[in-house]
Amino acid sequence: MARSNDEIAALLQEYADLIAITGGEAYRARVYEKAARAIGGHHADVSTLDAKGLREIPGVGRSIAEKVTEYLRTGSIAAVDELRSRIPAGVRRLTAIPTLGPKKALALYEELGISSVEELVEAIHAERLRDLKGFGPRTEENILHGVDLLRSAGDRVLLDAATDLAEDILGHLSEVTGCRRCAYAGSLRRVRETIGDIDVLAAAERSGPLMDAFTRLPYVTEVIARGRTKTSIRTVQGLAVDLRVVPPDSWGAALQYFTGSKAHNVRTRELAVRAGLKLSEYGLFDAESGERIVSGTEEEVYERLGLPWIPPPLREDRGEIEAGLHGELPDLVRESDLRGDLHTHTDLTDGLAPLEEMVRAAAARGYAYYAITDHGPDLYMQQMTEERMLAQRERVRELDGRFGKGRRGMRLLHGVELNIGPDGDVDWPAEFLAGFDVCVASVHSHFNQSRDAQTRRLVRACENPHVHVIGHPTTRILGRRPPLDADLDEVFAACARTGTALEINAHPDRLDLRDEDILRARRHGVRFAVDSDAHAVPHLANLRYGVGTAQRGWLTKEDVINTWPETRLRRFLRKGG
DNA sequence: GCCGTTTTCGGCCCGACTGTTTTCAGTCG
Repeated sequence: MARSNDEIAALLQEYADLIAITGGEAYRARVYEKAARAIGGHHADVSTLDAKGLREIPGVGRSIAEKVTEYLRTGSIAAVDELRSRIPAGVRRLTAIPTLGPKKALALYEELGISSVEELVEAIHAERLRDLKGFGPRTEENILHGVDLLRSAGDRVLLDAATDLAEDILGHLSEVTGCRRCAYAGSLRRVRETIGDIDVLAAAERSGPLMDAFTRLPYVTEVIARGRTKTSIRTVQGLAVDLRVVPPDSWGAALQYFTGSKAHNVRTRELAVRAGLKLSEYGLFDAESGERIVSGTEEEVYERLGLPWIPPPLREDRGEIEAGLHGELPDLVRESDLRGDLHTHTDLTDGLAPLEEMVRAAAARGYAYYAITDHGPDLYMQQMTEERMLAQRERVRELDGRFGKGRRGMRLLHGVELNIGPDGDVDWPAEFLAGFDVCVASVHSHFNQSRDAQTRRLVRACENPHVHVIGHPTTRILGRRPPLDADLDEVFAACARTGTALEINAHPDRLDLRDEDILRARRHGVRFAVDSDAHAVPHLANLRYGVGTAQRGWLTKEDVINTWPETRLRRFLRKGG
């Protein structure tokens, strides 16, 4: 399960939201928010820290340390419970709707008694918001649009939450006597960007002990169904998890079947039928005699269908069957291929950890190189200046090669995350930009420009000779913000023409570019950078989700610039110059 | 509520944008 850091961070964030909704001091809310982020991003598990250790976390003082201790001791925080009792949980849910913040949520609750998204939608349709001060027709429109966005993510959860949960479940199940193998399958194994429910598969002669252990997991709130081969539960976060137990000799066929996708399985079963075979979760059978031919491993199943083993991220019926039949499956990029991270932050801007801590953690991940890319001055809130940037550069040069393995240690690149303005301009003039080893440039505002303007803006950023990587290219945030409306093919063409890489931002609520866009960009001959955009030490590990997304986009090592040796990377960063 | 070679009190990321107003509140990054 998630570290206690994540549970506490969620609780403190909830407290901050409740303070804001109940009209508490804005500063108090902000302090709790900051502490939530700091604890969520802290490298050490807070359950192992004493009071002194807790207070060493920036933003955590006496009061918050006490609340953390209280939670670790009792499982709850009285102050949070007190505020919860005053405001229905649904009111806080309202603030998840983009453009609807704490003030509006409270007004809706106090004036109209609205405490759920459903009631809100109903009230808008009944035109009950019209008489409310501060609510006009555009507000109604924006709220309805926000609700649509929220619902487009549906009941699905982000990849990291689902992965954490699934790995915890596997940890528990693998210790059950008689469990021969277990793994997660389904969309999680295919690394889809959001997960509707988790499919866990286990192999055992007897299913009882596994089903027992499964239903007794600490976060189970409901056992939806329980049978001999399949049991379904719901967790505290509302996620449904299915456990299927199969005989060990059916493992491969079952794993293939439950990994999907449905479309991929339809294609594989068609192949089977054409070969006079029948494919099911129990194995590959001779259609006539009913005799089982293979079922032990996925490799055997695919092989008898005339296919190489197909990596799960490709199993979407997007041409992987044809590619497999012709021996043209890509040799997908792997996490171990990555030699470094090209987009990361420190506490000089909005990151949580100091430079040295981030560098040390990066070195521990075995990187050959690592770029520090704090925000430029155009994001006003970051308070960046040339002086501060140059001071950081000096420090970066001092730390260069001091950590990591190899004769030269881990090489540090001093970079920046520039802001792409409405016209495609970036923060600093060319002379100053020339001093950076790497410039990532990203859009952070003006999301509603026309399609033409948005396209021009991104193309101009690509044409800037100092911009090497376009960060989170569509700026979408899953369930919160739609992708920019731009002619992506034109942007991709500009990237290919100018030698600008596109980022695959690995943050689980971004995953931007997304898989379909990667497939399109690849056809233009674009290069990619898979980056964590880490704002804290634990975020560095998010790279795995970026790699999964890159795999879903059929990328190989060759396509991803941060798998390249440093000299080749540096050549790319000269951008044809 | 946190934090400090500007401070143990008085600050606290600060500006843009939107929609509602008629001078501003709320939300966002």
